Amino acid sequence: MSKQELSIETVDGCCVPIMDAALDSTAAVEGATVFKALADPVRLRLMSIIASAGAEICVCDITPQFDVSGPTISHHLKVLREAGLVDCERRGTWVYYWPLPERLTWLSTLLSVPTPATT
Amino acid sequence: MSKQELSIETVDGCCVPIMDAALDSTAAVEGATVFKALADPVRLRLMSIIASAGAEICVCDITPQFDVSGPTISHHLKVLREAGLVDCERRGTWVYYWPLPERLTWLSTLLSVPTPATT
DNA sequence: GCGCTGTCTAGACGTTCATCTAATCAAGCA
DNA sequence: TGCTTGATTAGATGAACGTCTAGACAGCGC
Repeated sequence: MSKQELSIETVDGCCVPIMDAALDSTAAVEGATVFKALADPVRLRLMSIIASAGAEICVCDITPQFDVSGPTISHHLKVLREAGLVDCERRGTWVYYWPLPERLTWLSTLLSVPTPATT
Repeated sequence: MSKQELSIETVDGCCVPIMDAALDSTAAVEGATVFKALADPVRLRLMSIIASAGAEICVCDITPQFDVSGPTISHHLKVLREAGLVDCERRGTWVYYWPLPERLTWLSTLLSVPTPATT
């Protein structure tokens, strides 16, 4: 269950803040893919719930917090998984998810403002 | 030309890193709107070009760097503008754009990993 | 005024996305 | 084995999105 389709290695070339240097087309495509994973209210809240849980969290504890159906949650979790933002493991009847902080760190670095020296 | 539709004030409630606390629905909607603005390769590259320019940059210097039409660039710039990521001003014949780093800082904070203490 | 250049707006069109229901798969238990 | 619960996959549908062409607007120079 560890199928990440975007590895951090493939995009290490754009780990420079965008205020430092412009991204090339390839980096932009890969970066946009990750942002797209967070560009939905349900997924962004899913990500924050999983990330702030402090430990792995069961799908059965996540689904009741949303107004959408189970399959929809499952779909969104898959998108987050394919973006390399979370990973999961089935343990018995339940499936547990946890965050992959490296990806968050990478995004945070990409968007960071190095020197806020206002002119 | 300073119509930001999302002010930073309206979303200050979610300036806590998502690893610290889960977002509520409202914050998730507003956050997702900003991420959506960066969730397209053209817009992400636009943002990086404007942000890394060091100063304001003319649309006429931006458009030639892309393979899409002028109106398409104009459309994407409008999305970035409405997300509060850039602002612009017409000066004579040309229109100049510059980044609004506060928004980038806000996103970066949202995604930051407070204590990378790996278990 | 008139034409030229740069940019944006309007509308159309094809694609992608979010969501649902129904069906399937996985695991536990009587 | 068969039933029950939890989660995912498959397929369909309506909305949103990215792009284009055509047209409009703003400013400059003759």
